[in-house]
Amino acid sequence: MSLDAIKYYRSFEAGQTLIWSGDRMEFVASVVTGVATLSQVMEDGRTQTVGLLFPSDFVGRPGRDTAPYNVVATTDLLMCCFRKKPFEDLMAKTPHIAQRLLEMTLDELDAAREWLLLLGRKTAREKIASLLAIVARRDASLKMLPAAGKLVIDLPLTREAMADYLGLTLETVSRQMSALKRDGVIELEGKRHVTIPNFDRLIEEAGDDTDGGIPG
Amino acid sequence: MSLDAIKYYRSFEAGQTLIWSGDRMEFVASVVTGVATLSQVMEDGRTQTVGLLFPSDFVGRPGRDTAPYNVVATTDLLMCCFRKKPFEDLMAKTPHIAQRLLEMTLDELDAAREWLLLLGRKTAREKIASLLAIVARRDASLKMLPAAGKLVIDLPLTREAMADYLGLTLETVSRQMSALKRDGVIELEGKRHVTIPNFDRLIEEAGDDTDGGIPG
DNA sequence: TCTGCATTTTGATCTGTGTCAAGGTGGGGA
DNA sequence: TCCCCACCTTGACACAGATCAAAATGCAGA
Repeated sequence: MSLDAIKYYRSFEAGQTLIWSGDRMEFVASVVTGVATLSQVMEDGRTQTVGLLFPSDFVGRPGRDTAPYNVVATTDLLMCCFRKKPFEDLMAKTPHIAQRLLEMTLDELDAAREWLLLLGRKTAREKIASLLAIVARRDASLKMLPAAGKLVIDLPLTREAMADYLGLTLETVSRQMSALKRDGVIELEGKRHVTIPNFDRLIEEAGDDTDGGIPG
Repeated sequence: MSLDAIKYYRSFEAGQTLIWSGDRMEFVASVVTGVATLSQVMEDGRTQTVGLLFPSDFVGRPGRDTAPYNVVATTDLLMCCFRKKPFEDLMAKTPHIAQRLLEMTLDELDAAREWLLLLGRKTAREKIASLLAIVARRDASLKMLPAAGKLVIDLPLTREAMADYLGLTLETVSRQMSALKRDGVIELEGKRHVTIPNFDRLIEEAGDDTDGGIPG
């Protein structure tokens, strides 16, 4: 038996919440197309996004059965799902899958820790530049293109979703986007379509070491 | 062959850096006694602590050989080390160890994501209360006592180390510690010895759901 | 095409935390 | 015992980003 034998697909519309924090998780899944967020909400409504899910990213945790976060589609989304029990059984019999899962989890941990630095120490402008860089890198890697020179992306997030990920307000996000446009770091057509004329310049603005930040 | 057969011990003094970011990692290790931090430093010196290591916590990553963070002893520290190669060999032969490592990594990921909420959305006062709660929980669990009612802890961190973990300045940390003392949430003897007369009150100040935050 | 509403931008002002600058405090070594 | 120095506290002021408030944009549906 292989993973292919137990998989099925589900699609969701932009804005839909796939999973509520505290829900029983019946499946694990990976993103096929589209983008989703993992987010945590405080009692008074303050919201922090704790992870972005791009195509190929994995959600769900074998061995635990209630969801720790809200999972929300920020674009139309297609997920490839596996019922949890068969997936766990398969994992127990196939060390390769467990190994791969450990590797992915370690990468997620690195990404989370990169984000700790961003939230704890970066300015609003650096935060925006960092987010644009991450989206551009993921987008380039999907298209099997190098993340360098001139890049064009469509932001998969509203200004509010960006704010929730960056620990800012949507007004500050909007102002800093305008400032980066004014300074020629980006060009905007509409609200979502972004041209990055010089990726290295964007990386400088992000305050990351010049060697390039998050791998993958 | 077992883990016991390949382990050895090393001790470090408070303030010592065990591992520099970028160093070749010759070993993986776990904390026996004392506390250490994982931290990331930007080119201009801004520092963010991305993890606290208490007794039983694990450092190092089978499969990667350069350290991604600085590891610094914040108290006198005893580590139990395993040379990386033998550890990896053992892991390949012993699925149980890999399984345990995945579990620990998932817990670390949860802790990192809890910290994202703290850094992105909590006030300075909530941040301090959250840190005190985490230290108190870990300390209680070491002593096999329930984390409730009246608790007494010795902070394993200087004000500056607290600031680096909380994304604040040391002055703000100091002011908020004084404010929590003034408001009767904590009592201070010296700079490090803290009495928490009512743990539930502290949790409220931390802004966490009343059910109690990070397990373990 | 026009309308309505969600989303975004921009402006004015406020505030929490950072920055700069003095003092305090206490524990280890002479 | 006393002094020194690292660590901490407190004060005054500055500023990045939050908050409150309007206006502009642009897309979906009539």
